[in-house]
Amino acid sequence: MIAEVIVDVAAHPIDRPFDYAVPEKFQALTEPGMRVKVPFGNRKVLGFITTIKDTSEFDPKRLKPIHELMDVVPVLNGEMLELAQWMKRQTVCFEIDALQVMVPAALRAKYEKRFVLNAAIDELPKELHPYFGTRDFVRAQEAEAVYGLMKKEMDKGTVLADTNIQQKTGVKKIRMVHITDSAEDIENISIRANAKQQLKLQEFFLKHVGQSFESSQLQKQAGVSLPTVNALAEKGLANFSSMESYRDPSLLTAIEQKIALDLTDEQQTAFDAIQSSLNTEKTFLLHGITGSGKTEIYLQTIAQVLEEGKEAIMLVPEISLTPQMTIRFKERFGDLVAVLHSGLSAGEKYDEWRKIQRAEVKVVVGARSAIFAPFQNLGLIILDEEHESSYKQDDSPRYHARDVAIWRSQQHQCPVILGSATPSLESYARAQKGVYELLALKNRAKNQPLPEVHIVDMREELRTGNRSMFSVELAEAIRARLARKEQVVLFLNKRGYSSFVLCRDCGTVLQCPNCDISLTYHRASERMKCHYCGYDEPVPTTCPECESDHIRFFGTGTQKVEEELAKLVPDARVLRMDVDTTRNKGAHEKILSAFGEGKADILLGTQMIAKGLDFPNITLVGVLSADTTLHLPDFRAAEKTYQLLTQVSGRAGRDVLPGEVYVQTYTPEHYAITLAKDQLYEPFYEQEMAMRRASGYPPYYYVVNIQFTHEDLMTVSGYAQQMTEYLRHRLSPKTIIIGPSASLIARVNNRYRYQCLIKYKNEPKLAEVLQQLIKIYRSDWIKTGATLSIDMNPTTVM
DNA sequence: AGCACGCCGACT
DNA sequence: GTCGGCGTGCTC
Repeated sequence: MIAEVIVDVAAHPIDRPFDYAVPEKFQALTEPGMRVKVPFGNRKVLGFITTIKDTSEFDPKRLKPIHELMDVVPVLNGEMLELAQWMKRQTVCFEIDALQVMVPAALRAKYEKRFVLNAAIDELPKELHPYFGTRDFVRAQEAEAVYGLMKKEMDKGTVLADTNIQQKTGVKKIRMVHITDSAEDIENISIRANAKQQLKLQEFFLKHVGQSFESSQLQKQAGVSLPTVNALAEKGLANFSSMESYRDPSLLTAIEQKIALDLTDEQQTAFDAIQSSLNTEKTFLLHGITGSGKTEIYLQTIAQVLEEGKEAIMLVPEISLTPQMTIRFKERFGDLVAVLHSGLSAGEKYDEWRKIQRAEVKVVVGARSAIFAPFQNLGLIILDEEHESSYKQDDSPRYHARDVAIWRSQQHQCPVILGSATPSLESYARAQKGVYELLALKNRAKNQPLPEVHIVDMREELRTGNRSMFSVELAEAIRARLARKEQVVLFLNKRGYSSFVLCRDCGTVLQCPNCDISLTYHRASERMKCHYCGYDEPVPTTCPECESDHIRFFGTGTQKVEEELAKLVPDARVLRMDVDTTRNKGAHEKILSAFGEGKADILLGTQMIAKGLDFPNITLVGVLSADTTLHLPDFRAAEKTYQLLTQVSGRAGRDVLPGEVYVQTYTPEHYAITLAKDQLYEPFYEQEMAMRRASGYPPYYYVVNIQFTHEDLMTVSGYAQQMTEYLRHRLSPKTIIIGPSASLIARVNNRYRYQCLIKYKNEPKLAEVLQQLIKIYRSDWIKTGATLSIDMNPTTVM
């Protein structure tokens, strides 16, 4: 028996199956999808079995045996193994990366180098003795001080180097205590009269003869501690066992079950359309304006799918995976829901994943990677806010959850629902072409009017001498709300919203020494950090350039707004929500719930408040500067701006009170702004499509972004030039190749970055040419220390 | 990627 | 004379 194994080494020449002999003792159990420990070269690595076969092309005499089987049940099923190969082709990633991303982090290997004793300890020099102590190995990390001595011993053969492969987290086991069923034994046991605790426990045992308890419960109920329990167990009154258990991440108290709401006519129509296609691989684009009740359609469709005995995956952007959202699903589906979010520990995530694998839950709500939920009988996949760029992973494997969803829907013959108030142009174009079925919700569920949106021309403000960040109109509106005891949300649409330090004398902004980017001030640690390479240094007291002490911390943008706001409306209670105030776990939720409970009048924040804010008392939303995203050097800048404005506007007037929105901008005539005003999606779509057609971007063209890095500027520019030339020669003349040019952030971690962009409509040879490019990279450039990264269908090209 | 094998400079 | 630098070649 031979197993094909994809080993856990992410490198080009290794990115293919390696054959291993399956030892006799493993043969009964071995299946594709299991993890194995295998010898690879002179070390041991983890791998995934992808295929079982009888013969190998490889010289049978040189086949090595599988060292160890890590699973008794496969962690990946056939569908996932096939999906990994598809992802490899689709995203140009290593197969091992695709496999790893499907499995919870707890199941990925942790490699730990060790020195293992291979002789009697007294054969070693005295200095090394304490390192081994009672064990016959020492972690390399703990023995850094004696590397030289260790090396000598290794040469002698008295110490061996070894790599220990560990699982990060395993199944949580709880200790069970089983009380003997002989009351007689319990009574007759002799306990010293002064062993009060044991006597107490003896009494408890008598009341619960023959019963079993979780150890912790028993201790609590009997009011004793573990040694007492052990003492009686030793006397033969109880025995122990261990039981598998799940960690309990839920901090939620009992959730009241709720029933479905009545659907509006519009919702009903959409629901019916989906329902009649429940067993087909159809993709629906549910285009519903903000507040139109998309979630209720999701919930009821899921209920339908469950009724048919199938399972559902619901994807949401991480940032909207709030307790409010979770509660809504738990209210409807109770224990049938597993929630996967970034707040869970690796162990908790692993437990949720096992519930899915064992089909103990039927619905998964989670961010991007939840698309790999190992359901066997999938009946529905939903991507809420389908336009969100977080659905695309920004490192290898660079997959888009939407593409994986559609692939899985074909495997399972089930529908996909893409929901959004502001669909991505790609999706809407596909709906227009009939590839997806378009379902529209044009009215708000509670029939509230859309908020009235005012666009404020900040150039006018400047002309009339108002240099503050608040226009006269917005300031007025804020005061009016405060007077009426209504709530205000202020949105600072600012990129690089993190804080920096600037010298007011010479204008120096503190830069990272390794990257071409400014350092960010971290309040918690009182240090300056680089978000790209992790470099950090203390906050300076004088300017490193001119030694002036007028060096000043320049707030997050939001902090500056907060200061101005304090002057404008001194009595207002302001909550600020940005990277600084939400750094701690749960801070996000705390701020939101405080605001929801009316503990503040104004909520001031960045991107993160654009979503999921659903409070009835918000009647005013102010966008302080709509321009910042608009002028980013990216083909999606207008689309992002439109989406953001629509999203924020949707926060106002969601209940009975009508809402009002002020959008401040220096470019009030831009279509992304004027059309977002009345949520005129289709005109925006038309206009933006025309732009994309003219400039040759998606959805008219497909894009591939290729990035080159090297520590030397001249080398990388030459390298990028050569590679781009190669592409120009090999791809069709109709394909547009832009660059190479320096990336927007031209240096990260002391490596210079260049990129080129391929824009094509039809390029059948693309995969082949890219493989060829990788070959050239491998033969000519890899040894110089250059890197190559390929991003198929990037969400941004900056 | 990691690790061993293999051929040329500064040290016990 | 050896320890050790990192070039290149392989991993079932």
